[in-house]
Amino acid sequence: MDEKIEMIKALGDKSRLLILDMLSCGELCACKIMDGLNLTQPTVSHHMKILQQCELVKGRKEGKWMFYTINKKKIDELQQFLTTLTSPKDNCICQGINKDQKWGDDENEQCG
Amino acid sequence: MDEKIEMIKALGDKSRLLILDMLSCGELCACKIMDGLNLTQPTVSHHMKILQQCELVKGRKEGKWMFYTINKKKIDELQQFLTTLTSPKDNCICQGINKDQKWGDDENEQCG
DNA sequence: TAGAAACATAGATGAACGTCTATGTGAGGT
DNA sequence: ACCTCACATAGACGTTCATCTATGTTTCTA
Repeated sequence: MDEKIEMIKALGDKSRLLILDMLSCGELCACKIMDGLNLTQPTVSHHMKILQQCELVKGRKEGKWMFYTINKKKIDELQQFLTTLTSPKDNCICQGINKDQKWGDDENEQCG
Repeated sequence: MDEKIEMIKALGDKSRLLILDMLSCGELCACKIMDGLNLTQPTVSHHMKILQQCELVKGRKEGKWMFYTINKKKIDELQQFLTTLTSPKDNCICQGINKDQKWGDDENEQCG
C-alpha cells in the first residue's frame, strides 16, 4: 500500500501530470519536457526522478540524452488498486468494525 | 484538470486511503472511523472535509451523527481521467512539440 | 585534450500539509 | 434550562514539497 501511496503522490502535482500527458504519445527527451513546460532543468530532473522512483516512468540513457516513457503497467496497477480499495471486499478494515457492533439488543443509543 | 489534481491529492494520504477502505463496504459514522484509525476527532473531521470537498465522499447528517459514503461516480471519473491522460490522443501537449521538430533535414544534432 | 552540451546533485526558501490541543456549535436527553 | 455527546473550527507546530540558483558529472566534438 505504501508503494501505491508513493505513486498517487507522484501523480498529485500539476507539472508531473503534464509530463505524463506529454509522454502519452511516446518517448520524449528531457530537454523537450523542459521546453514544453517552461521549467528549469533541475526542476524537470527532480520530477523525473520522482516519476521513476515509483516506476510510473522509465528512463533510458542514450549518449548525453535521457529518454522517458510511461510505464503503462504501473498505471494499470494503480487503477486496479483504486478499484479494489473502493469496492466491497472480504479483507477490508470495516469488517472488524462491523463485527464488534451489537445490533438491536443494546439499550444504549449508537450511531451504527 | 485542477479538479482532478485535488482528487489525487486527497488520495495521496494513508489515513484517507484507509478511510476509503473502511467506507468500501458501506456507510459509516464518523465515530467509527475515529475508532478504527486511532486518530483524534479533529483529525478525522479534517480528512472528511478534504474528501468531501473533492466529492470523493458524500456526507449525510442524522441528528448529532455524520454518516459518510464513497462517491463511486467520482472514483470512476478519476480512473477515466488517468486512462485518457496516459493514452495517445489528439489534443495532448506533445502534439505541439512534435510539430515543431525538424526531422532529418537539420544539420544540427538533436535529441528527437 | 579542452570546451560545450545534457543531465544530476546540493542547498536554500517559501508554501502546503498532517496532526495535535483548545474551543465553538448544534442536537438530544434529563 | 442545563448537561452531554458528536462534530466543526481555530490556531500552533513540525514535516514535506516544489522550485530555484549554483555546481558537479558525463558524453560528445573540434
